[in-house]
Amino acid sequence: MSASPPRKRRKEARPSELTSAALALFVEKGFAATRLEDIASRAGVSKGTLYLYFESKEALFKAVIQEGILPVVAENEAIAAGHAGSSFELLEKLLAHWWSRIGQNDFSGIPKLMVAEARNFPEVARFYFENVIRRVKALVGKTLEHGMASGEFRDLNITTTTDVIIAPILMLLIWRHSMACCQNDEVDAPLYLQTHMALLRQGLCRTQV
Amino acid sequence: MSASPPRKRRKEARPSELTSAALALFVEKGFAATRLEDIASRAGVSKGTLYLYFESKEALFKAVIQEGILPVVAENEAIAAGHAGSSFELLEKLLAHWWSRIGQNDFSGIPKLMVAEARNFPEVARFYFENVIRRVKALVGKTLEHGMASGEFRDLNITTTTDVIIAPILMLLIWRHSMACCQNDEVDAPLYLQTHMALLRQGLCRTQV
Amino acid sequence: MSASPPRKRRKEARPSELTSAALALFVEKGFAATRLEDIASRAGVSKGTLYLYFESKEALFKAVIQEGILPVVAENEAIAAGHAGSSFELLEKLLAHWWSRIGQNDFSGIPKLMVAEARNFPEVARFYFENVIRRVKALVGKTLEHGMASGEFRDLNITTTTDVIIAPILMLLIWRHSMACCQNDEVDAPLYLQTHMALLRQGLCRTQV
Amino acid sequence: MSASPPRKRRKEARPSELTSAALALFVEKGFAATRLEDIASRAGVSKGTLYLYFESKEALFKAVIQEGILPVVAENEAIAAGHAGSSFELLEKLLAHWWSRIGQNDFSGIPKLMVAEARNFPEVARFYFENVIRRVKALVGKTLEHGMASGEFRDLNITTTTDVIIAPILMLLIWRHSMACCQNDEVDAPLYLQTHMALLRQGLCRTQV
DNA sequence: AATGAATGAGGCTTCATTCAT
DNA sequence: AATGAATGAAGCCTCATTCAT
Repeated sequence: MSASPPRKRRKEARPSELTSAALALFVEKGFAATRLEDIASRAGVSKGTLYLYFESKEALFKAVIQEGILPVVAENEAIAAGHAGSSFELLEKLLAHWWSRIGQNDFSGIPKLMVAEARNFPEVARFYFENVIRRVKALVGKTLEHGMASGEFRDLNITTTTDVIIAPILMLLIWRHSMACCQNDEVDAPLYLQTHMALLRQGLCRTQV
Repeated sequence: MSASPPRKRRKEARPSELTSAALALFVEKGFAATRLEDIASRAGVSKGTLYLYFESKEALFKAVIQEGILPVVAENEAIAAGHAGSSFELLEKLLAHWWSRIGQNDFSGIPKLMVAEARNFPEVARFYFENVIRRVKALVGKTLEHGMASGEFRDLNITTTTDVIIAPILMLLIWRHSMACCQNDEVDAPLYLQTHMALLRQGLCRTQV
Repeated sequence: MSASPPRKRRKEARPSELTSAALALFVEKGFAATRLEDIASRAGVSKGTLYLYFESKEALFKAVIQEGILPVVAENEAIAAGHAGSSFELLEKLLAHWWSRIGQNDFSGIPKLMVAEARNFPEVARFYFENVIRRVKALVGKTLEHGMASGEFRDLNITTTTDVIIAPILMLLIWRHSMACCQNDEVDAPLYLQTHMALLRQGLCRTQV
Repeated sequence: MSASPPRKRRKEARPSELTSAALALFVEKGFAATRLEDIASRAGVSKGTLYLYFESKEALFKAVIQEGILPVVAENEAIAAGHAGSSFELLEKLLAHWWSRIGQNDFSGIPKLMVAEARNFPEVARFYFENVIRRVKALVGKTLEHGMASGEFRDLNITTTTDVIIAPILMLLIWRHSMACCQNDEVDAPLYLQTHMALLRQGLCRTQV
């Protein structure tokens, strides 16, 4: 691998170097306000090079979204499938994994980006909806169902409760890539998530310790 | 009022007709992707007329945000000041008022817009933060404090709990102006808010009925 | 007319000022090699102004062709309809009118332009073919038929003879906008046309004087 | 020849494979609108390979023109030198040879190409003028002179008559590479040329049969 | 000799802004 | 107050050309 000619290695790495640079700038400025030239120079290439890998700015946007979070969704599905323990513990595991894989890096900007551009790119939005959102909701929803069936959780409206559970997590990510710059003291993410889960434990579970 | 000459009334109404048109389009497409010409034509005037009222596209953006939600914040502050009853009831009142004034109209798009553009317009973001977000948080935070003091609520981290309480409400608004178009069945907002409050009652209160 | 406000008069005149500038440059350099900026500055306006009148470079090209020669074709049809005299005299009249209206001005470049770009703009080529070429050929063809019927002309293959008659006239126009620059002594157009007609008189007519 | 190693043969053939591909595309789209990449891929090589044989797009254009028709001109000069018979018969021979060598293959596109690009490449135009056009005209001109001297032809203006004789032949070639696509029934070239010569026989000769 | 990744100048097009009417 | 024609800066994209392999 280290023996492969640099040019070749370069070429294979290019697309993700480019989507990575694009993601950072799209998240920061939005799609329309980001110049391709800035993306290129952040990736260390020239403007024209972009077009060797993506046929348009819009195609680059699609690639940014599509390559973004899919693996993490799959990983969480595997975690759920292999879980033994209480339903609430599973919720905690899923959140922890999500956070460890996304919370700390640039992918955390995707929800903000997707929210901001959904109406300008309906197909991409639909892709994201079908392949990320729907699957995450299904995961949480099944966990809730299971917990209700086992008597761990109270009687819940699955769909809506799922939405309400997910919302603060999304909002945290969005916040960190938007208004956070206005706050003097950043949101303490671990504490925020812990508080969210604490409220949920109280709110969801039939019996409290 | 009805007696005033229509021309005059028209003239005075112009700025808000323009910000209203601008708000709708900024929310839909984002700031950069919205053309002033489209704003003008939606408001029924020519492109040049915009410049009689706003000195630039950016100034129009600021006006859109600034005139947006301020009155509602003040109204909620008044509601809180005049409240007699349990703290949780106050939370419900505040939410209900918020929803009735914002949930149903174009102002509901402001959080999405602000989130999407915060980094491009830090001063506007700061204005919004100081004049809307901080005040709303203060309101909720004080309510929580009061509820803790009275023994109604458990022991809570005020700041973080406030964030977690507000997040699903913001997220609902944002969602309705972004990904909602991908869903076949829209989010049932009243049910969503009711579920949120039900979880909170369980989650916040010391004793359950 | 002279009382109309200059701005207004300007606006009405713009499209033809622009197509006129475009014609000159398209003929000189070809469509692809002509820069819109050069067209604009030749017409005394800025680059952006072009787009107030034509939605793209291609649309401008179409307009250049379409507004070009149509009136002259119609005039020649009228001349033919009102002609009384020998068929050969009619051919001379048609040629003389064509030359007086086109030979001396920029429209003379259209055949070269059309020939050069026909394959890049098949729809425009077809338009030109249907509305100019076909009608001119019909005019000449009918004149030949009439002359044959009256015994003035020999027995001729109408279609092909028509083509052969027209060809040197087209070629003269094309030449003047292409290779002519290489010649030290320009083609003497009147002499050329006169020679062409002299050969034709001999070639077409049954009896010579 | 057939024994030479294919690699070697390949190498030697490259330049003409490239000019051949270039000719076809230049004729179809014009110089500016033709991409070097398309030329390369039509010739079955990569873009970079072009630069091993031609130092620029313009150099390739020059080569296309220069290698184009020269041999045929020389052949016609030889035919004229060896001719014994009437002057009109010589004209027919020259035309027949020209047509057999050029009319059926890609070289037939050169007049269109040259006409379209003459003003963009004055040196190439001049080369073509000096080495092709002037020599062809000289050939025809001398034939006319000879025919006049022998009493076969009427009294003619040599220069202009030459131009008028050549024009329909050039125009036929040009037409086939431009507007021809608009016609449902192609021009019948042999008939066209035969008609041209028939008209000429009448037109040029002193006595008719 | 051949490749094809990379470059960057340059063109088409958009659109915020101005200004004469 | 209102218009809309005009501007020109700026962005997306193309493609001739270079060069490391």
